[in-house]
Amino acid sequence: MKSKLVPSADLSAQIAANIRDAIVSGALIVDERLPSEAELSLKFNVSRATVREALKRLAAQSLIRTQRGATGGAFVNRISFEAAQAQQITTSTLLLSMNDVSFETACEARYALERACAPLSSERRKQYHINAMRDEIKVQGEANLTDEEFCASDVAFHRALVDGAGNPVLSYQLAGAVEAMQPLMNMITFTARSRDAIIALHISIADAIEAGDGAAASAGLTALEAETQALAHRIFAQRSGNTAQV
Amino acid sequence: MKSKLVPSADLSAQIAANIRDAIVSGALIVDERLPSEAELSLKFNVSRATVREALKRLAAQSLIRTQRGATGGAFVNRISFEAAQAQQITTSTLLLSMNDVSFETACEARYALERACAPLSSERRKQYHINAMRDEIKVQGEANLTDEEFCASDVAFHRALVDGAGNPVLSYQLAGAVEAMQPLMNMITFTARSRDAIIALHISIADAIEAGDGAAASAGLTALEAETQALAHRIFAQRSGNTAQV
DNA sequence: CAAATATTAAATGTAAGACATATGAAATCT
DNA sequence: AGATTTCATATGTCTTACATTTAATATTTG
Repeated sequence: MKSKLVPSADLSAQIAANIRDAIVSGALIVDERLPSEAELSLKFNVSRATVREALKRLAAQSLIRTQRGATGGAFVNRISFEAAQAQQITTSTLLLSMNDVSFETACEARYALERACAPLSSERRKQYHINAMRDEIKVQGEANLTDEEFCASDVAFHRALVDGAGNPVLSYQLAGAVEAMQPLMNMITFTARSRDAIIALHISIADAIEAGDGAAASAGLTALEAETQALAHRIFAQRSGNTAQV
Repeated sequence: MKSKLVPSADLSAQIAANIRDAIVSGALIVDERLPSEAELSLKFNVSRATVREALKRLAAQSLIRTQRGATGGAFVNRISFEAAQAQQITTSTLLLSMNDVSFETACEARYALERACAPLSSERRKQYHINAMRDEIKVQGEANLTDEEFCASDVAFHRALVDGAGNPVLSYQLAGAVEAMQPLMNMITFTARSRDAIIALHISIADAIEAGDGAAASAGLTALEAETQALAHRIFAQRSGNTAQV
């Protein structure tokens, strides 16, 4: 058989690409077993070490899983929303931190996407989504909460909102945007007053979602975005002021 | 130094996780050089082959790049939006196809996300975004266009719309949703009449974006979603009817 | 002296072989 | 029939060796 490969890259990368194409194109289907490492090394005419490096690349993308033992081998993996989401979050997080994406840009994207969920969530949310939102609001009001804990609760609140839309694809997409913001959010100091403002908006949003009023929920999110942006703006201006006036 | 690792997984996976954490936490910064493979194998007390498998895992996620030669080695990679997007598209595509996500669900997510971009795009789009949309509309009207070409042009139209928002984070997030839909869209047969309906809506959307009317653009997208869903519904009902009445 | 050339050292890329370990299936023994 | 042992097969890991790339250094040469 001796599959052909595109040159100008490491052999292991070429082999990985070759197998990846087979998976994406559907030539290899979920749970199908790949040839053993020994067979692959014959097929591609490379050493077993090289084949293994290729397989590890694919495993890193959750495209395959491996099992040891007599009936073991590499199997095409059914990518789960959880696994995809986890990868998406690391990628998005690094993307923001490494490319100096401004707080403003990330925040805008996040709230734009959330507003996309608001009407659907208003329509379909279950009671437990409402409960989750209310619970987080309660947490956010606790006095001795650190900024990080406040942020974590904020994320949980928004995830409940997004999950309320009952669309796994939306939840998956949003997870990246929401979670990736967290490191940026953690740079913010939340005063008691700004927390109160955010909590008040959370309440109005939860109320709107519970009442099935998508437009009001969207408006609440817009107000929350404005509040967050203003808060970040004040803090960053203050900090750059401090360092500038040396 | 001899870093500690979490057990119950392959050594190469543990080592990859260890280095990945260092990158995500910021302990390793962009363009920083990792220790050589030989040094890593000493540090983690494993063979060079195992270290290499770990590094290939990281390379598959674009977290590092490697260079050969005297001053070569593995370097922390600045993840680009392009690279992240490409990965996201493969992942999203497989996610949809492997988990039997319904056309309905995927379509709903896609249009919800696009509506999130519409107001921003109406406000900020440059002339070349408008031009790109108009060009694609023209393409879509060509008589001897295959269904696949029509779909590809449709994707290009919507990408121009999304890019018009001028927010790279949004563009990145949306790319996954829009591109991943394409295999599903390709299952649809577009009659001349359905194409005309879609084109008419595209025109109204482009007009709204050009006029800076975000609400109208959103409405146009909603109408387009309804049109697409109805079209898919008719076709899938027809097909399942054909196969059911055996 | 300066520029072209050759050497060298350090790193990754690849190969080959060996052994360790896990695991299901078959053979064997109660 | 059921428990136990053996065995074959596959991945996981280590070792050693060599190929290749690349930049820096040393050497030669005009």
